[in-house]
Order: sequence, then structure tokens, then C-alpha cells
Amino acid sequence: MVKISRKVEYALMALQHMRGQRSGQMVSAKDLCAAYQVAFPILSKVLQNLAAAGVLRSAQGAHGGYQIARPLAEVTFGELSEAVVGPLQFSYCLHRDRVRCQLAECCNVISPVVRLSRRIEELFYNMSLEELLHAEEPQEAAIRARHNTAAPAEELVWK
Amino acid sequence: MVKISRKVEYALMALQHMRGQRSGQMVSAKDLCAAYQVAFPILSKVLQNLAAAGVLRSAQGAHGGYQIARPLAEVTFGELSEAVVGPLQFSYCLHRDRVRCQLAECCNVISPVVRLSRRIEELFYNMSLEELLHAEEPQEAAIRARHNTAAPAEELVWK
DNA sequence: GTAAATGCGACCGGAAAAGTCGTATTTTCA
DNA sequence: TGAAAATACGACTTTTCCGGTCGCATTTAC
Repeated sequence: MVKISRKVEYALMALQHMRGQRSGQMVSAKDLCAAYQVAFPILSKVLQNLAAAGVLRSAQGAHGGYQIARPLAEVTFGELSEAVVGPLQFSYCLHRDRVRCQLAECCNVISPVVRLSRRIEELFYNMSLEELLHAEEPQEAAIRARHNTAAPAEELVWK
Repeated sequence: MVKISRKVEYALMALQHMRGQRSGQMVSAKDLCAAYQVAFPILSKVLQNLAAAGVLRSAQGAHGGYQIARPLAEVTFGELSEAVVGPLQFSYCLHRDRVRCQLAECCNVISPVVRLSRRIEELFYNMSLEELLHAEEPQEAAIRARHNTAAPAEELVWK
């Protein structure tokens, strides 16, 4: 029921990676794909979403890529989620066109659902990405190290 | 991404209804369907789930039905959710067979995702149903009143 | 013994998510 | 100035899962 979207995971993964870069360093989608074995187009889209939301800064052209645009302590998980998978949409009843909910007329759960939604929203918008990412997994350091010093990405496979 | 399942809404709806019954009063799935225009088989299954989880008490046979088994203050939303839509399953990475997650080996988000999951879990398992349902919508009272005094359910349509 | 209820499992269809493909645009650098 | 390397973007396909359906077994009251 509450499932974290794969896109959100990709976003966290990318941010975790960039968090460890020295500042000003651009990371290309290609590099990330090679490092984490994720399909290029999908990760690319996620990064674009994050850039559009102002979480990342992007640079086109050769030697372009992405970098973190704002301190992660100032970005909430809610923002990330919204950027990557669209606005939080907890319930059918909460659709902007409530008409589409056939229960609306005789519905006694609107209030409980709204209450629940608020609680989840609160949680999401009070949780900073810094808080979420601060403790780095050991294997992560290894991966990044391996990648940064490894052969050019061309030689690595990704699908 | 985080969407409240329809089944969960149905469960809340049913509980909200039963909460207003006089104690000891059984409510049949059929009655609920008639009152809220929900398909019988699906609501029926939800009620069975709640019964299996010990939230409702069920009685088979004529004049059977369901009633609230435990004070709602002692039942958490997490329990309800688990009963109705299965165990919380936040991420692909958290599957019991983690093997299926191809990222596992080079994944740097396991820890953030776990952290996030814990927070949501906490929220769900600290929120009692009483807390969620305590304020009854006006229209709900009307519906139930109408239903309790209305013609037998056979005359009402549901799909 | 019949009607009214729950209990349960298999099946189906559609919508949303995940992933793919193709192409345009921007920028660096030789 | 042209080629290479990168993002930008939108349309398409595939897959997965959820809501819903169907059918039958079981239990119980009258």
C-alpha cells in the first residue's frame, strides 16, 4: 500500500552519490548509470525532474552534468517525492475533481482520510534529505571510490 | 506514490459505521453495501480481513454480521492497513527475498529507505483508529439514520 | 431444510508505474 | 566549424498490481 517508488529510490541514490562529490563537481547521468547499474533514460528523467525542481543544477554540453543546487538540509523529502513522482495523492476522494469519486455523496471517510493524509504530508515535509542521507553505507564509499578511479564509463555495461 | 488503498478506505468506512451502532449490534456486509454503494464481494473481503485480524468479530448464519471486537483506541492504523492490504512493503529492496533487487549489491539507498520506512511505520503504528475516526462527519449520521429506518436492503441497488 | 449470512480461493481487466526509443538542443574542444 | 558529449523532452510499449468479479463451501437461525 505504501510503497516507495523506484524513481524515488533512484533520486535518493543519485543525491547520496553527489553528496560525496567535492563541491562544484559535476556528475553525469551516464556516470551514475554505470556506477549503479540503472537504465540511462529512466535515471536521466529523474535527474531532470530534480533539476526542474531546483534540487539539482544541470549543465548541458560536454563536461556537463548535475550537481546539488541547494543544501540538502533545506530540501524536504516531500519536495523530492513531488518532483519525481508528482504531487502527493493519497486518496481517490481527494482528487481535485471530487466528482470522480462515486462515494463522495455518502462517504463517511473523507474526514479520516484527510486527517491521515495530513499526518503523512507533515512527515514528508518535515523530513530533510540531509536527515535521510546523513549516514553513508560503507559499501557506498567503496562504490564511489571504485568508480572515481576506474576506467572510463564506456567500458561498463548498463542497460 | 503514497496512495491510500481503496480497501483501506472501505475499512475505515465500515468501522466508522459500526462505531455508531449500539453495542452488541451486528452489521451485515449487505447492509453496509447498501448504505455506501460499495460492491459486496470487495467489502466482504475487507470485513473478513478485519475479522481475521481480530479488529472485528464475525458471526455466520442468519442474523450474523460483524461488530467491533476491540476498542478502537487499542487498534492502530498500521494494524488495519496490514490486515487489509498486507504487510507494509515500502521498497523493492526490502523484499524478503532481497535477491530480486538487482541494485542490492551496489545500492546506497538501503539505509535511507530503511530510515524512511521506519518513520512511516512509526506514524502508522502510533495512530489509533479512535484518533482517526473520532470526529464524525455530519452526512454520515444522516446516512446511517436513513439506512437504519429505511426499507429492507433488497430494494437498494449496489454493484 | 431453507434462507441468510460469512469464508475463501481463483480469475479478469484496466490503470498506473517502469522502462524504451528517438530526436532535438546545448556546449566544449580540437 | 564540425564532431563529440552531454542534457531535454515527448511518445510509445511493457509489466505489474489493484480493484473488482465469480462461484462455491460453510455455518446458523428459524
